[in-house]
Order: sequence, then C-alpha cells, then structure tokens
Amino acid sequence: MLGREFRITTTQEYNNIYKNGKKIPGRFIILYIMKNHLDRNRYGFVTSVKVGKAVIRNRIKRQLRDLVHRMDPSLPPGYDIVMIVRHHAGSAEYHQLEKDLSVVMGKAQHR
RNA sequence: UAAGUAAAUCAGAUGGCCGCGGAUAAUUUUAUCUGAGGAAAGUCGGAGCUCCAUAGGGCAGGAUGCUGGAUAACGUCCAGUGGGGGCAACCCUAAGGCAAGUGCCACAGAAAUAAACCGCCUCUUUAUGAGGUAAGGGUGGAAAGGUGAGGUAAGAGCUCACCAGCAUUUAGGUGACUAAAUGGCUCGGUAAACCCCAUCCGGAGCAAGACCAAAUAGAGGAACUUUGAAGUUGCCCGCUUCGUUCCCGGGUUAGGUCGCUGGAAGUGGCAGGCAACUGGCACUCAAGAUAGAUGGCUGUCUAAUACAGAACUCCGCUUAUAGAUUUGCUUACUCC
RNA sequence: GGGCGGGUGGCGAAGAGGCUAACGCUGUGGUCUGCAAAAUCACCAUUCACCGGUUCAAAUCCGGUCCCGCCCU
Repeated sequence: MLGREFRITTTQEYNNIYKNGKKIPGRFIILYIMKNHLDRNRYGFVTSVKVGKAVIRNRIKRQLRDLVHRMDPSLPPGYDIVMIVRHHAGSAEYHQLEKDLSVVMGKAQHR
C-alpha cells in the first residue's frame, strides 16, 4: 500500500465515501466501502485522538497497513476502503486486529 | 556498612525472511546507502528566517528587577552578596524603592498612623472633676525599638551600658556588600496594591511567504487627487494597497514546485577563563514525509523493560520516565 | 503546526483580598392533604481542578502543572 495510487488522498474523497459508501462495523474497526471504477483497491486509515497518544495511533496504523498488504491480493479489486479504528483498539494485539479485519472483510464480500 | 546529598551517562544489542520514506547510480525495476527523542511533548521565555516601510516618531500598554559576568538572545546559565532551612554535605530565595505621593489594614480593640479604656500619679469643690503619663493589663498578625540600671509625684531614650535599626566617615572589594569608628535618638505593615526608578519590547507567523499552470474573468507600469476603506495589536502621525486617466497584457484559488535542511551543527584533542563560555585546528554530513515513512514473524545474549513518534530551524525552561551504571561530598557505626 | 478561552454543590451560574461562599433548577426530609400536585420550611461545598508562593488573611493576587473547549485549513 505502498504507492500513492493505493491511497485515498483528499478530504473530498473521504467525505464522499462516508456519505455514499457501505458501513460495516467490527469489534475494533469500522469499514466504509465504495466502488471506485479503477482496476485496484485504495485504502485510508483513520485513528482519532480517543484511541490513544501518537505512539499508539501510529503503531495501529502500521499494523493495519501490514495486514492490508498481505490481504490485498486475495481481495476483489475496484473498491475504496476506509478503516476507522475504534477507541478501545489501543490495547489490541496484532493478532486480534488480524482476526477482526478478516471477519469484517468476509462480511464485506457477502454484500 | 547504612542513611543522606549533589551530579553525570545509557535508553537494549546483533542476525534472517517479508514490507515502507528519502538519496544516488544504472535505468524501468533492481542495487547501494540512509531513516525519530532525551524529552521529538507543553508552547512558557528567546532567536534565526519570511511578509508588512527600511521597522520609523509620540502616548498608552507589557515584561524584567541583589551584584558582576556569559550568550545571537532570554524570564536561561555561571560565579558571588544578603536572607531562610538543615547536625552536616547541601538546598530554597520575584531579593530595587513604603527616609517621593496615594490607597488598604476586615473582626477585635480606647486607638491601626492615629492617643488614652482599665490603670498609675498630682491638684481640688472628694465629683461620672481638671491635669500629667505611656511602665503594667487587655485586643490584635501588627500598638511609636528590646533587656537591665539610674531617674521621677508617677513615668518616659529623660540619661547610661549592651543589642537591633538608621545616617555619616574610614578601610577592603569592579560591585552587591562586609568590618570598624562616630553621631543623632527610633522612623508600623503591604509595592505577586496603584505607583516611582532602571533596563528591554513594532506586528504577524512556514497554514509565513515565493513561483508554476488548467478553470473563472479582470489586473500590471506611469501620472493625479482627495475623502473613504483595508493592512500596520490600542490611539495620534507616518507608510503601503484599493480609487480616476493613460500605456497595456496579466491578477485570485483546488493541484504542483520551492521554502526543507550544512547549521549560533556534531565529534576529538589544544589554548584562555574559578566557571558559564570563548578562540583556533582536524575530521564528519547525520530523517525531510505531505493524510503523512520504522511494522510483522522469528533466532541468540540478557534483568530487558519505562515515558514516548520529527512536520521550518535552533538555544533554554517546565513536565513524563522502567531499569542499570559511575563519581564527588556529609553524618553515624564497626575494625585497623 | 499555530493562535485563544475556561475549570466554583448533581446541573446552570454569581462572587474578583476579610462574616456561615449568593441565586435558580434537581434531590432528600418536614408542614399542608383522605392521598397527591402546587405552595412553604429545612438540609446537601470540611479539597472553589491540582501543586507551590506573596499576605495577618487567598476561590480571588503571582508562578507552574493537569483537564476541557473554540478558531485558522
């Protein structure tokens, strides 16, 4: 997730996804998904101040970024995905995040 | 050995696989190098840098406040002075002026900057009288120096000794101040109350600001005028822009580029200085993202964990912080 | 990143050096009533966010921390 073509960059895009995308809640993460008419998926990560201080927020974003990188080849392309981290995720382990994310992604593929 | 006190340092190390930001090479997906902190934090003080006039004048306002020094600067640092605490090492200290002016000092108390309630003493008309006095009582945080002696009708710095305080002179010190002598005879507290004195301070902040180019349609240069508007923290001046005419080609905003990291830089030893620090020499180049780069799995060593993540930069202060190491000094105990 | 404002009973909110820290709402208890409502009386701050300092005396003045909120895009 690496290059900029895999990221959601502007405020307008984020607001558009919040307004028109599908919302899929999980234990630690809330997903917003919307089709983007491209041949790839794009991702955005949101961690509010309620999650924790800067160190904790950065750690969770890195772990999610790593998980997304592993999962991406197995997902169908053509979607914008925003992940909002819920406030009690600050104490979550990597494996808990991994489990939750796979559950949420499974739900998303059903719809 | 124990207790204490002052200070300094480190902030896991080293591999493997899969990934990320930047730079440089090739050159189109690979190599090599490099990639968070001592506080990156709070934004408390100061500075560089940028724009507003080149940062200007006056008033108002604000900040600092023992002395000398350091520094680009500071409310920081160093060395000292006075005061307070501690057996000591040592620590704390907004510490100029109330012997310029003004204000305030609740309650209590006779009285709070002004004199007399109970007293004490004298006189007499023996009274709920007149006068003297400020030692004793009482109130209060504070009552016109304190203790002792002399003195007196009773008393009082009224006089004397010692102590405290004040002024002057002399000596020492760059100075804050210290010491001694002499003198008059004593002057409430509060300036983190207004204020006075000395020194300093223009405003905004990298979302500053400069440039490029698609869309929308107006602006640059020169001259002119006087009002008004905007900017320049508040007010007055001054300045800039907007206004009209002429000459003519360019101004605002999603996006991009620059600003953006080589600097009051770091390391080492030398010289000067009690020190903070300064000078010169040699070597080194050590993140620069733009929704925002350090993660995941795992091996070895180990006591191995805390607080915590750069966003223009730097110097300080303050606050958070597991564990470990080192050094100076003090006190107590034991042994030699 | 930068610039500002605030913190006083359960809630809202005054007080800006000196008496027991106003006031309104809520709550609890009493009076009234056959029972309630309304009315009325009483009670609820021992640490004025926290830590120091100035002062005889601090919610108030000064310094420092913590927390909450707003603005600039």
